[in-house]
Amino acid sequence: MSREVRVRFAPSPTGALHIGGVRTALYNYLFAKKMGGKFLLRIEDTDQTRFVPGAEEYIKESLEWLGIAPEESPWNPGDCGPYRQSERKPMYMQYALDLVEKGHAYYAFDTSEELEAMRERLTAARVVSPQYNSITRTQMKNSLTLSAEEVKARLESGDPYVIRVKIPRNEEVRLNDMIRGWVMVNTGTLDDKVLMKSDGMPTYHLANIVDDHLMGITHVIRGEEWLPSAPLHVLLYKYFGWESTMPQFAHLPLLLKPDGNGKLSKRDGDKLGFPVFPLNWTDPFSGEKASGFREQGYLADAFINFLAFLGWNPGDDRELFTLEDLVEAFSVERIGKSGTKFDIAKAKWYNEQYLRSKPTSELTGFLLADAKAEGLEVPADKAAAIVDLVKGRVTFPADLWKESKFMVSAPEKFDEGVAAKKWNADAVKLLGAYATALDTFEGTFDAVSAKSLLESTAETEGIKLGKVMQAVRLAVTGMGGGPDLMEVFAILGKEEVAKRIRFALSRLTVVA
RNA sequence: GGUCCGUUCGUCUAGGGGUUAGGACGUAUCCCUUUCACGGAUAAAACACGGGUUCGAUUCCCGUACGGACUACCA
Repeated sequence: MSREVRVRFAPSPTGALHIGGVRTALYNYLFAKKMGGKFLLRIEDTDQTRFVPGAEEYIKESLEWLGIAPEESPWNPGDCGPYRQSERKPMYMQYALDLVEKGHAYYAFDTSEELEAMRERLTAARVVSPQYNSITRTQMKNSLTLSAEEVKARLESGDPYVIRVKIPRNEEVRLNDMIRGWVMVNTGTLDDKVLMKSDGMPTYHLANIVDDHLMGITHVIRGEEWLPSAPLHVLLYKYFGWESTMPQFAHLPLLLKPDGNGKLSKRDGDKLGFPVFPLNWTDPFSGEKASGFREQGYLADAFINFLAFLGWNPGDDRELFTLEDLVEAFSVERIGKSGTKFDIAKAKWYNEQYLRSKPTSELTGFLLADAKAEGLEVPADKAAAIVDLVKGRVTFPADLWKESKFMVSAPEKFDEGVAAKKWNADAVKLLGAYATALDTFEGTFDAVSAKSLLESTAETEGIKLGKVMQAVRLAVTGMGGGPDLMEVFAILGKEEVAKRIRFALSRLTVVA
């Protein structure tokens, strides 16, 4: 029997979705598509105290930007709704009660003070890890220690309570992780986790099992931080009697900070010199802003490609993969086991690759928009010529304009360092002659003719071009470096070049 | 501390009982270019350590070290 593959991405709407979450979503998406299955999204908002307005919309927009939108989600429900756990609230209690009836869970009435006191007592007694477990529960207030009458009375009087799972004292739990292989844990190290909170909401542990079961999830692909609680999840599947349809687990290696010191977290914001979020985000409570990859100028396909390679590789030397290519090549077996340090230099390289491979027509829009923001209009054909000339030297779309603004708006100042070094009598002489030659030039003014005219002018003036090229560049562009000068001349046109030369001649003086 | 997971160039990684341990990013140098960049070429750069097993281990096993995750009525 083989079921249709169904995987889910299950984020909490507690703020901006961070990049590790985005990668988890991507791997889920790739796996689903590769297997011809479905990718769905479930909002895990069982902790109402951590709800952040706007977070859900942020998640939606992020996935849509990247082209990995889920096929079923709160905003596009399938047959397994609702897709928000808060809206599924009425469903969970019956499952918790089922476990209580089967003897795999119990009511607990301990207050947080009592729990704290218990931990302190255990710590004082030098118990290595103070936890609510098969031993300590015998000294706490729960339906295992209290009489049936008292439990009933407390329940009826509305005493706050939680439902805890009853973890056996000494049992081996095995789980076959798709990435890590067999993992074995003794239940003696597990604690009686809370399943139902006193506010009537389930915890993650209960909710994710119930929901994954009800939603027909076949594979759980999530971060490695969940590995320690995976044995508990396996136990719950067993207690519910859902072993035969228990999903397969794949625990992804974590995304680490560049220095390898701990996992990349939301709190890292822009402090590391790069964004940790896909999109810009403003915290609705503090007003604190964090930048996103999209707004920094990363292209969605470049970002996807980069992210996919953080922990996965196709097994050959190929580096550039479209989303479709990734789907084709993806396999869980090729996901690495060890944590991955985040390297922004590689992300930039990917962005450059994608930017260069884009047709000019797709790029001119960026240039036009940036120019317009400064109140400058650029004719379409000129914009295209400019993009062709500079796209090989940019990392971000915004660099297109930064690299070419001088072609639209004539320089008013000249780089002083270059002027001091390269502005000399020969240059002045040549430039003057070239401007004059330009006035009477007939024919097509392109890079080739601009160059041969410059060369012939230099020859008649008896000047070596190599010695004055920097000065020529300075006069026309105001800078000492940039794209091929003769191409720039062609874009500018002979009148503009002559005009700029004369302006430079009027401003720059030769210092002996 | 305990439990679990991990460890190949600085980084992402391929590989796998016998290899000159391969690629990419980054770095350096050279070529191209009358600049810078692009592009091309080259170089430096790694199997954490100690024991086994074996004719032979970077690869398999066990320890050690180091790193990480988890250890809430958070997910």
